Amino acid sequence: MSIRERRERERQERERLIVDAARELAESEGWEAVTTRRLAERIEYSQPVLYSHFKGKDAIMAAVALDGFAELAAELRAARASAADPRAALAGAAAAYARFAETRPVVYEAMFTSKVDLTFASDETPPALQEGFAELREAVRPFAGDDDLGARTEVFWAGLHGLVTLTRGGRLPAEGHEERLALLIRRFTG
Amino acid sequence: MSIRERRERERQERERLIVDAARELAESEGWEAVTTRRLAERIEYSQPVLYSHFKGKDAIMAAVALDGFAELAAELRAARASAADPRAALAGAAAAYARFAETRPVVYEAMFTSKVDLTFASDETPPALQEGFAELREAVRPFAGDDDLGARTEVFWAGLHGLVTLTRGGRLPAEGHEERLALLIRRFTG
DNA sequence: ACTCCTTGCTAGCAGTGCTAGAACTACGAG
DNA sequence: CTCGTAGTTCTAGCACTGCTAGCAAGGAGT
Repeated sequence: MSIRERRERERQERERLIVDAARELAESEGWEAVTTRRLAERIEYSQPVLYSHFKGKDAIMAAVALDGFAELAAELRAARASAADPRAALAGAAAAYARFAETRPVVYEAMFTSKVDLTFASDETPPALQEGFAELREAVRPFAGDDDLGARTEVFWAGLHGLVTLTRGGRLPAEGHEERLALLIRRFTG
Repeated sequence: MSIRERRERERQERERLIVDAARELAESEGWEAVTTRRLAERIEYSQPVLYSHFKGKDAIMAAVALDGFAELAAELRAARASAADPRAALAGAAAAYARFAETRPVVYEAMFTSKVDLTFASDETPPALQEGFAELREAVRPFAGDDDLGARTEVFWAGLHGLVTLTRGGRLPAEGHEERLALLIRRFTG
């Protein structure tokens, strides 16, 4: 029995290796540089082993995204926890969100802009993703007013998402980013 | 001389043909189905002629995006013009923007989410794009308060963009879309 | 020690964006 | 009316993509 366990453990280690390699490659050269061949070469296996772990390239991207959700949730939690008052908590969470998108753009891309089949806002939604949204919701709660809390959080999130993606894509100039963030927060704390 | 003119005219007609075919193909099967081979087959020419008109596939997508900017600007203008008061003007413009994104999702994708080398917010920015932003700016103006008008417009735009892209990508449920839009407008007219 | 079955490999398919160079067409000069 | 030339369009092909069929090797269980 124990050899089966060792096998399974080694298999999981290799899966980690694949996901980490994909992320590193994407971070240094972008997702379009992440090909099955280059990935296989990096982990020192042949391409077909990738398909014994994941259904395809999309599934590998989804795995990277899943890691990202956990990281983002943790950082939102930390930002909110270290804030003195509700206003600072919302601003801190927003800043943490923006910082995540700026420092790990390719991970953010896999999480929120690529066509990856991860179910959102349903029972099968990954826990890490639900946690992240919950953090945002708690930050918004003190300012929800008469609005439905979920809807208000979604709109705030959409604002953040819009700002970071438009800026990243060159649709908004890099200068003024901080000002725009502050303006968004003001709209939701007023 | 006139034969040269005829040649040039035919050339432009063929260019229109290419852009329209690309758009139709994308609208019916998505951008990933728009390959140079299928495009060439549709216009009944061989692939290389595409490259005598455009630098590459990205440039064809950019041409489709450019058409989209003109259409969006026109629709924003119409929506704003037919509104009774500033509040209705902003709501109308937002609704028109959302409707555009919903009815022409692939065009919207080429315009705002794909990595296309169109310069934004600069002197070389296409006029149609500047016009569209100007429409949004005029709709926002009555509610700008103490904020910088440009920044406030950008943040409002980011909110719209976030809502439509997250909804389109399945990150936000389709139900509640109208409610979220209304909530965003309320945040910017308050 | 001998099967058997898992595991990872080599080789290949169908498709991608893009391009070099041939071939054909239509023009203008003699 | 003929012929060289200029310009245009095509055929064929390159290097790459994601993905898979089928073979070879090696450890596991009897």
